[in-house]
Amino acid sequence: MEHVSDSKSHLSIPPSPPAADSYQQGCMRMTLENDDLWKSFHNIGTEMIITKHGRRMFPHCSIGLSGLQPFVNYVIMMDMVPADSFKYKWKKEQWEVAGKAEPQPPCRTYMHPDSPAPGSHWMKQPLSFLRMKLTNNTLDQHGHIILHSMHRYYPRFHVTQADSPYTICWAPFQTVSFPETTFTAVTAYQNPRITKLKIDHNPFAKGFREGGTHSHSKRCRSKRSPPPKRATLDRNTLCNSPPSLQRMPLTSQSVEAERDQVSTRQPLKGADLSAVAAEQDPSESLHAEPLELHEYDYSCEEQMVPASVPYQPYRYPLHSNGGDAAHMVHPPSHGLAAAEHTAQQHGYYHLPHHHGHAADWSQYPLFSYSCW
DNA sequence: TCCTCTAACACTTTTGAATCGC
DNA sequence: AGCGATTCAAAAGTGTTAGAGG
Repeated sequence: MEHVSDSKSHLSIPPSPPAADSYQQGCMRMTLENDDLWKSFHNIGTEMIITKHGRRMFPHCSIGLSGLQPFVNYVIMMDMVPADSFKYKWKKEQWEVAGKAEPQPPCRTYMHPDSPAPGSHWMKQPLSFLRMKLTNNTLDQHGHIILHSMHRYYPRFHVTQADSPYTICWAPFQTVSFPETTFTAVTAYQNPRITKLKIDHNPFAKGFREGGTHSHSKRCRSKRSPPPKRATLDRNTLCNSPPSLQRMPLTSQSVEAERDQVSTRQPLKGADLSAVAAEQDPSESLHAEPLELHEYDYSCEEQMVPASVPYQPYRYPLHSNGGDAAHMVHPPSHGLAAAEHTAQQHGYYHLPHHHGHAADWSQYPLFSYSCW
């Protein structure tokens, strides 16, 4: 197993080992397309509505890819990862820790409906995960991502070379996430600033803003029959979960991390909320993410892209380490430990924690429950 | 009493079948 | 016949909020 150096003793990122697989010589780059919008929400404390029947995300995840091999097929996937091990509550205009997180619901992975497709397709235009829905219904049959209300999550994106969903389990993959996409799952908005921001940016909400709410106080609450099901099939539900993805072997997710581009990363700005929150108690601020982030070990490679730095497209090469259990980079938080904070100030963004316990992996597998 | 969740509501946007013209 | 553009009705999606329930 290729370990990443300890975060406190080696803040600089080690030089890249040579690529193990010749077919992965290119440098894949992933960017968050609507990162300005995400940052706007992130500065307040993003909330995502989850409903029994599934709710789309807003802002939705849209990523740009480059550096893929044009004629090689890739599968792009996305899943949700707990940002910490706490449950929250909204009290007195701010989020507070309300205890330990509830046991994780079934972990589901959403595969982009275009998958598999050649690299040229993915690089042609940004990938939108607009159709993905979030639900709090643990018995959901529609393949929506299941989350717990009042818990914090962030999306992860997985890129793997595969000619079909059935061969994913044998391919190495790259995992990327963006700190500014961390959100709190809620069944009703708590922070009015979030509501305002959503109304300002989400066209679907205009109806309420422009007069629709006036009649709410007098609305009739008689039961209405559910609307008839649309005849057309949602593309998301057309893709069934291949059996091979129900649980993937550890070795299939083995890739070697690359930590180049150090010189391109920029130090965190002094006004960055994360830096402020780093010294606060988790209960005092939404952005003060607890340090228990590293409790989760996904046994895959993950790259976190800085939220608060002026956005440099994060860039790293794809290459395999030959099938050994992989390391990962755990999500940085707004409540980063001092060492991590220092590292960020020096321009090194992500710092690895290394646990590698199989139990951790089984607790939160990447593809334990795949529906798309 | 407090907190969380659900469902109904009015409106806008999106979708896709049907139609038309070239 | 085939293709692209346009039209339009229906479906989908949105935040709000009263009420239910724990």
